[in-house]
Amino acid sequence: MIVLMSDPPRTSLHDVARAAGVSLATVDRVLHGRAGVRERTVEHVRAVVERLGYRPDPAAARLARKSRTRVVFVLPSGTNTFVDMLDKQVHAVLPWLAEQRATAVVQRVDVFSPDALARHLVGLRGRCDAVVVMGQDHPLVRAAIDELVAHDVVVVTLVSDVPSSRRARFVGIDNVTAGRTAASLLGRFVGSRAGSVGIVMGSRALRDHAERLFGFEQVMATEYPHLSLLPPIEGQDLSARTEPAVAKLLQRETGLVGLYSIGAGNRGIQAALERSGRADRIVWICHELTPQARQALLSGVADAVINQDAGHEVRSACRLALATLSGERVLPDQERIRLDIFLRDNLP
Amino acid sequence: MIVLMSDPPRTSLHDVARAAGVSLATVDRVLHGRAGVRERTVEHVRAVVERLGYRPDPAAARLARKSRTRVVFVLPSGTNTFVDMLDKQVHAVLPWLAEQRATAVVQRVDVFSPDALARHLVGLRGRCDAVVVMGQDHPLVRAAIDELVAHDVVVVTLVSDVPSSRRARFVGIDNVTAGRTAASLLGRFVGSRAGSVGIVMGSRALRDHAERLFGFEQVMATEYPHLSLLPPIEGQDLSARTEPAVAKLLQRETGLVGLYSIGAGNRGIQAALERSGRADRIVWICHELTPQARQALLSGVADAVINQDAGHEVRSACRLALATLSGERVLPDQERIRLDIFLRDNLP
DNA sequence: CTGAAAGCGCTAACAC
DNA sequence: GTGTTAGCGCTTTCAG
Repeated sequence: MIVLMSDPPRTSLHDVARAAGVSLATVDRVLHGRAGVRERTVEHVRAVVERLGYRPDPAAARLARKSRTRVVFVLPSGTNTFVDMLDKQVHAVLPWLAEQRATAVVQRVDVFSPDALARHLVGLRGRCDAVVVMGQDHPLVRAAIDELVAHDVVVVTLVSDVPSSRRARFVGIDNVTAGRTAASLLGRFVGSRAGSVGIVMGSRALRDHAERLFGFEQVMATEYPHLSLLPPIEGQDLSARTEPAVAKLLQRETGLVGLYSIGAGNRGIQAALERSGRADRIVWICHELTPQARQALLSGVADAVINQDAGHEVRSACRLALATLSGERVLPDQERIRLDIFLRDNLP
Repeated sequence: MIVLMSDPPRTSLHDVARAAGVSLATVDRVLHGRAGVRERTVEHVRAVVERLGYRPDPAAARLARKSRTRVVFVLPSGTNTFVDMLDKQVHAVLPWLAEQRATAVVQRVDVFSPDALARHLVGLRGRCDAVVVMGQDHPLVRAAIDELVAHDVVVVTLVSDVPSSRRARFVGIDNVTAGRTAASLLGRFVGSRAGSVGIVMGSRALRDHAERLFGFEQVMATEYPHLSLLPPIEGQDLSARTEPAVAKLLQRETGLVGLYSIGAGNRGIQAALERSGRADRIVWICHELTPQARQALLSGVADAVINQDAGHEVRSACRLALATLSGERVLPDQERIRLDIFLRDNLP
């Protein structure tokens, strides 16, 4: 009655070598694109690999590998709590990475300076096998990424993509969707009241912020035309700048019914909202479930938090980097980073 | 400038064997609780393992293992779309499982019949290594699970827990939180309008449904007292039963402003709502992002869908089952199944 | 009861 | 250019 699937006889390196009439080492060379094999042989082996549907066994590879693969995380410097969470998560996967014969380090570089970032990236060439970078989508950065890729380092973009570059993968949420979702929640939470809606972002130069803004404006314009959008305030993700800016906004806009915080600096926004005494009449939606955001949700100052799970992102970036390096298969479904919506009642 | 962490020198089976003054085979026997080792030796080896902080290398173990571990998924029979999705996802992990020297099969059994389920479970004894079961929390089922556990089969509960049993793990969302979240969204979406709120569930006997109901009632009572909860309708998760029941409800309750569908049978609910012509004035929240639910969301009939990702659940159940069998470490954070909130704007 | 030894499928020296 | 060979850390016969 219980029928277990019969073993599909996996084909091994050995099988490929035999079928191709060459040695293990040659197949290995071809598979890893290493030099020292005649072009004809390469093609022949490739064909056999294809025909036999050969897939390397990752466990065996891991076991046999001597050197550790080195991955470097390049994250924004500064006081951004979410970035600190990413940093922590990198340290948390270290034991797992060690088991995979890999190591990681985190380096913090100023995101708002594209050429510093680009220089840093290029400097990584030859010093590591993979780079996971959260940076600005800027021509200099793009060029730096392409340079790395040209020298066989696997590049994965994190949180904010650089789509025109030759990076192997992007790990992060769909930020246009995130903006649309924020608009949807904000619009529905505000209800039938009319009024204005403020927007605070780090900078238009940050692709993730720009995408969220785009999605947000799109939905607000079409679905909630009775709410008027105020021009976005750029606060460089710093509470020291968002706080006075929002305070001024609150003073000026007496009909403010909603506020969308696209980036960081939420501590400042929360302070301004609380001090105004109008926190409960203003629907505030922000991103990333930091300890402060959680507290704001619990106290009712924030109405919803749209989150991307730092742990999932870091683990996914590592898996993708290693898988790309070793030619393993990835389950795309498993690597899709979902956008979490947190209300007071479903805080984890 | 780049400092990569130095290799923490892993201790291997060899090290343990040498330190304990026994052979590899003996350590292996102790580690796997196999018979044929003197009690004194067992204790000694255990102590050394402890002292050296030995952790087996899963890749090496996988590689060396001859036989495949067999896992059986026991899912509800019937026409539940979400269950079909789980079933599909099991088939989707088969290649991955094969790589891990494991196989899986799905068996569908009537959930609403505890003793049929219990009998089936007990019958699995000796025929597999792990059982993943989505079933009713009923004394007979609990006893059957305990019986399996007593015979060394790893049991993982899926979607709906049987917490009083000795199952190794539960994979699923926190259903009380899910109910609370539904209430929160429903209350906020309804806004200031007063009226009544209907509830449709499969059966109070299903623990996940009961937990959702509990969470929902909790938040509705305390946060939205202007909305009156109608007594839950039990529709056995069948559209053939939910449709007439909801039609009657709509006819009777002219002041209905919200509807919470806790379980399945949503096709019937949607049909009744649409036929009534009041779909856009009633906030409808349901569970599980099936193709129909997605369509209902897009057409505006459903206002929010609370989801648990079938793929994540199946993969997590497999990882946990295998890890438990081999004594591997699991990352609890990675195995937590999150509750997804879907609105029209963040459909994946 | 316990130990020796043969692999699992791959990588990486080193030899030809 | 290409082949041989010695392991990686564990499981699993098979001998004692």
